[in-house]
Amino acid sequence: MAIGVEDQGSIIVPPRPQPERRLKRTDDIAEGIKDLIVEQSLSPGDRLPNERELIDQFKASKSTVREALKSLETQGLIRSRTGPGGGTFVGQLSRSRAMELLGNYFFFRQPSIGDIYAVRIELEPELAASVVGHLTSADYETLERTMNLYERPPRDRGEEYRQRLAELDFHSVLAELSPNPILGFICGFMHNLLRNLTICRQIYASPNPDLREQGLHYQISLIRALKDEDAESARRIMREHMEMARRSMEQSEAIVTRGFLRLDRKP
Amino acid sequence: MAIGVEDQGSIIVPPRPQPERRLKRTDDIAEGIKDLIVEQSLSPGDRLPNERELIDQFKASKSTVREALKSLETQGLIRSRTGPGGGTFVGQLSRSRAMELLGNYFFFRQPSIGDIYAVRIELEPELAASVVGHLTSADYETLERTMNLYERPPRDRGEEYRQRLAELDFHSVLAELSPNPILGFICGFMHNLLRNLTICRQIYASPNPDLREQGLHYQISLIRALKDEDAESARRIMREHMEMARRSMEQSEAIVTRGFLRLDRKP
DNA sequence: AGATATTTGTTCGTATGTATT
DNA sequence: TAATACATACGAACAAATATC
Repeated sequence: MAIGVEDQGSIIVPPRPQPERRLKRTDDIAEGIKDLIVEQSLSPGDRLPNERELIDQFKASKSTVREALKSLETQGLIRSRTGPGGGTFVGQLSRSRAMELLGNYFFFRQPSIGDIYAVRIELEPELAASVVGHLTSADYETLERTMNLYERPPRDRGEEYRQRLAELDFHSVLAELSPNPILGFICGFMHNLLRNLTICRQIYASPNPDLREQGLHYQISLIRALKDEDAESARRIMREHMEMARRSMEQSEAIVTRGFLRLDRKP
Repeated sequence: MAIGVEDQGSIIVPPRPQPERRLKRTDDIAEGIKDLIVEQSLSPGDRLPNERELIDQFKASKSTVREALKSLETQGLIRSRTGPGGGTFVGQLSRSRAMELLGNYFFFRQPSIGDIYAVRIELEPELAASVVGHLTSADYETLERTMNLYERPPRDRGEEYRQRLAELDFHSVLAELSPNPILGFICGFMHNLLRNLTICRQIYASPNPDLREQGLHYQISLIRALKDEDAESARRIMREHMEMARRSMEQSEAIVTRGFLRLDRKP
């Protein structure tokens, strides 16, 4: 590993060359249980030894084993059920949970509008192209039902805010339908950032009447292209949509920021 | 939230509309501690109440509180130290740990070479452009030192494999230097996938003499463009590099797969 | 260097909750 | 309803780590 590159581990292949640092007993046991899963190539739903057996196997106390299990549960690698026939089972980290965990990484490193749109401009067009030929009539219905939520001008600020979120939902629906799980996940995560970042909430709360109408126009064209199975048009439309959205968001960002600067200045 | 869109939570803004599902006591306490962090807007390094105080505050047993803390520690939100002056402190989820957690999501959903390169082709060129004007001479040294590892033809299979990983390291170094944290993180994660996925390991283990020489050529041109602060050239060079790499990887994928079973290949 | 105080980490035994039969 | 098999919760005692004097 080159100097300057952080060491990176993953359950995909456990990084066996242990560093000097001594693991706590709990983490040691969590690693051990992960190894059980990998070595026995267990699949989601498969059963792990129960608490009693783990206690005996790892020669640790109940609490310590439970802390290890808790850690694995937090990572989405296992889940447990009480009662007879219950126990701990191999789990699959859900999409929403994965986004939640990743969200923590950006909590103290709040990215800018520009950072987010640099990614969206490149990936959303590919996402749109990727779903061509993969949509059922039920999928189109879901997309159109989402669009219904913002086809009329908003009556008040509250509705305008909800409409912006619904517009994000439109993109999220598309993201979940992509046959490329990475593309779908990343785009979905970008939407989450837009929903949750403070600066975005401020922007969405400020009025911008053109945005809705233009967004609606792009999305109607997009659906037509998707129904025609015209990947190239879908890509082009989404690219234009994103470029428009970026300009608009960055303008609003400037206004919102300026507004706050003014507020900060107390005479 | 539109129908069909999974509910998504995040510490960025705690999703207060609690679902029906009853939380376990442990998770309840973990949520409570997260709320403490958010409400008091604590920053990394700030101190949390110690175990005794948490036990009293939440009226739970020591083990239960400790499980809650373990969960938060697993998420990178806190870290603890023993001894006087020790305690639990707000933490920042590290980059490598975030990648590890996200890696779990793709463990049972192994993406294909095509999935990964669909993202890389779009983002790596932007990454290259983004670092223009941000590199110090120390950064160039790091990049060139990494390239040294594969400037000669490999003497054996083992060395060839290590050279491929070093080539990935080159890109990872670049990813860490990007001023766009999202772009940098996503690209770095793609490199992780390439390092760890079974199919990629098989591909890297099979010989492909052209790949190294062409990769080297692109990276030398890239460094020149970066030194000239020529973002457009950097973008173009990286794009060509990625297109070449995709072709090469997909060819190797076909060969490796054919060598095993002709399993479920996508059309 | 050694004693000591502080705080997390681990152990153990017991009791309670929950879902199946 | 009762018996069961399992996770979940409790709390006191003890161990280990790490600062300070």
